[in-house]
Amino acid sequence: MADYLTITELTNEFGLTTRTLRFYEDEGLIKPVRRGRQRLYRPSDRTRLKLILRGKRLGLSLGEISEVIDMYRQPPGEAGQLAMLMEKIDARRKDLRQKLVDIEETIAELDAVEESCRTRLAELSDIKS
Amino acid sequence: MADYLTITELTNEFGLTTRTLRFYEDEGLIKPVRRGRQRLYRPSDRTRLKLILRGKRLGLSLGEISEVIDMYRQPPGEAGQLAMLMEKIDARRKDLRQKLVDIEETIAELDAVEESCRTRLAELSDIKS
DNA sequence: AGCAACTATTACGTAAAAGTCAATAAAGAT
DNA sequence: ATCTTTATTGACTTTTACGTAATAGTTGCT
Repeated sequence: MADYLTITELTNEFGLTTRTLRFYEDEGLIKPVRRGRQRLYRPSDRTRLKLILRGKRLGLSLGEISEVIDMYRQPPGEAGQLAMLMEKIDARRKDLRQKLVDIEETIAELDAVEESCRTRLAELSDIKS
Repeated sequence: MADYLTITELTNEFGLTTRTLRFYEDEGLIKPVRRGRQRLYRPSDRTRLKLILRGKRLGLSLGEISEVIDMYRQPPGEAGQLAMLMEKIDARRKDLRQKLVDIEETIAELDAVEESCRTRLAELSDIKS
């Protein structure tokens, strides 16, 4: 039946510690169910964890991450709330687009550096021969 | 002559505090010249600062940022060093590519959420009319 | 039943990246 | 020459995101 995961199964899968998972729970980012005092992680918890880790890779703070995840819930029924949500989405998207630009620039620069490394290497082997 | 910038000019331009600039200096990320005890930032310092801030936007630590900036210097003359540098470049590029993927996924999800917001809004105005 | 291995809770510690505050010192304005 | 900004140094504080015990309860295995 229930495909629950224990805390260590999850830590092994994603290479983090139990402390980290409990910390995320304290911060309200993830809410596993309990069997007695033991934590059991559902597939949906695992999915949330993936979102958290993706956010971390992007350099978001845990606060920002939970904001983003919050956006994924059922959209609110009231027009004002909807407008606010859409503004948040927009802001977050803007931030991400900036990151895209930053990354592309950086990769281009790294490509250039690599190129000059190759040139340098070629010079070295020329000298040797 | 010399188009030096004072520390406050720089903080105003980039929206940070003097404390931050001095901290970056302590960490060896930037090295303004001195006139007496006063700091004077050259255009090249300003450029470095831009690189630092771009790195921050990407969620890199100051340590990682100085590693990246280090890569931009004249490539070393020795083959072994060159190989090491190229490996570092490769690793950093891999990291950046992962971030690209992460960002694109996230943007797509946000687009979807926005779409459902619009749908919801349309429903609301239908009801009102 | 007994022991190892896993888990939970609580509390204190730490590293990174600054913020805040106080005490000078120097430079420009009047 | 004095007054007022502006800058420097140094020390202490804060926030985020965990790490590290210490202690205790629980489960699985034999």
